[in-house]
Amino acid sequence: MTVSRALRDPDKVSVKTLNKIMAVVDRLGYVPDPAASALAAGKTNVIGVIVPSVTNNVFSDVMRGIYEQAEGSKWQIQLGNSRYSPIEEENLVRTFLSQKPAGLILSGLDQSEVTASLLKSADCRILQIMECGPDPYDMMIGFSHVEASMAATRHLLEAGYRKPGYIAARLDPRSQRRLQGFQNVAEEAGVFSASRVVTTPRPSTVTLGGELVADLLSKAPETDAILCNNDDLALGALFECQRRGLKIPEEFGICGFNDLEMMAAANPSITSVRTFRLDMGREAMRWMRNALSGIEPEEQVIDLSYQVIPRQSTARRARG
Amino acid sequence: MTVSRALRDPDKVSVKTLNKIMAVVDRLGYVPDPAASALAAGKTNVIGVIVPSVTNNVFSDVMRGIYEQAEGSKWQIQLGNSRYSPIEEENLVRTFLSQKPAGLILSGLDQSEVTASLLKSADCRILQIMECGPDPYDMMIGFSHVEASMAATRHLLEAGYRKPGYIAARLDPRSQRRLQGFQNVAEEAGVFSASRVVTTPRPSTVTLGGELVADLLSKAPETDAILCNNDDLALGALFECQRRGLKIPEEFGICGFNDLEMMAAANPSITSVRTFRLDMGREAMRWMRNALSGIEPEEQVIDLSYQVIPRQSTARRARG
DNA sequence: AATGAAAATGATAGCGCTAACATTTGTCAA
DNA sequence: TTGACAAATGTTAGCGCTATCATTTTCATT
Repeated sequence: MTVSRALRDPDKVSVKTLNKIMAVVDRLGYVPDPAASALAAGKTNVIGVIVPSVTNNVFSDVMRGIYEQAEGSKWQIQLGNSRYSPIEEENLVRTFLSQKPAGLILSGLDQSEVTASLLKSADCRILQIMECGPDPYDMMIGFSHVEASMAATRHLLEAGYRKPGYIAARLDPRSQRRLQGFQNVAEEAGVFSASRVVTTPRPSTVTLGGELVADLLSKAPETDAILCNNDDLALGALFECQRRGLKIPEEFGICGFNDLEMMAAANPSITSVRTFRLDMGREAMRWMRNALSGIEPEEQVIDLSYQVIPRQSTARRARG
Repeated sequence: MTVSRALRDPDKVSVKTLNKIMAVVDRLGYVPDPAASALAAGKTNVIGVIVPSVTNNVFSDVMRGIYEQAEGSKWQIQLGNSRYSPIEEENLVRTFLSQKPAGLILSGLDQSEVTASLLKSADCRILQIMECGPDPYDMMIGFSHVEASMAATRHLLEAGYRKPGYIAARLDPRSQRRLQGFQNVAEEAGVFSASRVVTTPRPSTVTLGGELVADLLSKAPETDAILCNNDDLALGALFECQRRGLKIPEEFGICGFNDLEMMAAANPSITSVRTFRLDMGREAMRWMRNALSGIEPEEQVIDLSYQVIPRQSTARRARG
């Protein structure tokens, strides 16, 4: 019993015995069995993380932040990939909950009803990431996708573009909200046209960005700028415009979303909406750790906001 | 006991009892406790996966393949991020082994001595991915990085380039072997010059690709082509060359490594060495599953090879 | 030195499964 | 119908920890 205490909470054991115990632990190479611990304690050190994609740069940045803050702590990350499917998400939540995790981190606001009820009755902390919205299960950290794309659209209008279009692939709930933000601002400015919105259920790639722009320009040749649902599409759009000899930013403006590192390196550099993905992962894990140590936050929702980064690709009116 | 059997191995139970059991399981929403199972059985359904990076596209493709093949099976993936550090890898191996995993998938050939001895005495299947080499601990699937970069270098020479350079960031062991492959072929052809090799310990980014090319061209202005250690660098190199007004492929050839999807979409499209990352992940997990079901492979090492994909960026001599 | 309270340590039971073996039931040939 | 054997089911013990409570030690205070 004293050994168990020494290993889990050294302060509860006298220095003398602690040293003795540690010496023996080292000599024997003893490592506690987490399964036995989990069984006896009825809980684990596992924090489940469910993301819709492991390949998407956005989520890998978030994961990096999470892993960074988990490293060295007693918390173990268990990663699940829901592949944008609410049903797979539901299964993962079920599997994770059966492991009696200390916490669960999952993406977005749009869980299935069953998932929602599982989460509500779950005996662990729940943290939603990627998005801000009302009614968190417990904790929530992210930003408003609607507002972010509204800001980007306003930027296009301020730069002097008057026939803006929107391209998007795989419309997950967050993408839909971004499209909504675009539509909100464009409609209010009286420059919205449904024929300048091109979407596809296919997963987004750079190549697809080119194809969507080609599609858009054949349907609505008047288009003078596009807001892209993400940076891969924006890069593909840039290449396609270059192949067509379209002058960027004079004849055509391009704005991405997320501000991946390559946006600044491109030629011309590409305007994008910066999102704080690494911070989101870091803060999420830090928050979870605190909550699990009894340090409660003041707010239930943290909004990390976003930042439009204007670059050459939309500098129609004099700008770097 | 019969319930336990029914849930783990339904064939061992009569159809009648099985139905009765399942009905009750459904009604009660019973879910077995994996911790208790692990403790009693002395083993788990966990397959540990250790990768050096969760952000790098290469590894995320591999992970996608692994998750894809794990999905729906009884095997649980537990992901660890060693961040290119042999010490963190060692810690992760220790942590994973304490969980009595069924298998362990890890990257490369270059484990620390301690890690190696842990693995050798481990009571689980070991699968090395990313690279082929001699002396697998158990199973191994990947390709030869030396040969792949040798082929790429030969391609540059065949395209007519005579002053090839090499740029690389963060020289992990695989990158070093790629550089070695470049050097092998370049030296044999009598076109190697150490001044045309530029490396940095910083992690690779698109921006860095541009900086490395700038660096290279200031040190060795005669350089007429580069082999890039990966595609991010190649893309950055392309942008930087465009900014300098260098004609690609006529004045300067660019070849990447891995053939990320964006290489084909770029303008001009960028030559690269295709590696079969998704397949590697899939086959790794499939192989592991088979091995754990007693189906042993014929070989201990599977070489997935590679493929040079010539594109516009190196088409100095008439080519697409 | 005696006292009491806090700190440290120890004894006991049990978490929910499964391995191993024991027993019961079913099946088929003689 | 019986016996022999296989299939199905049941019994028992224990995996390695931790919660809980009991006991012992420590130490400041009188």
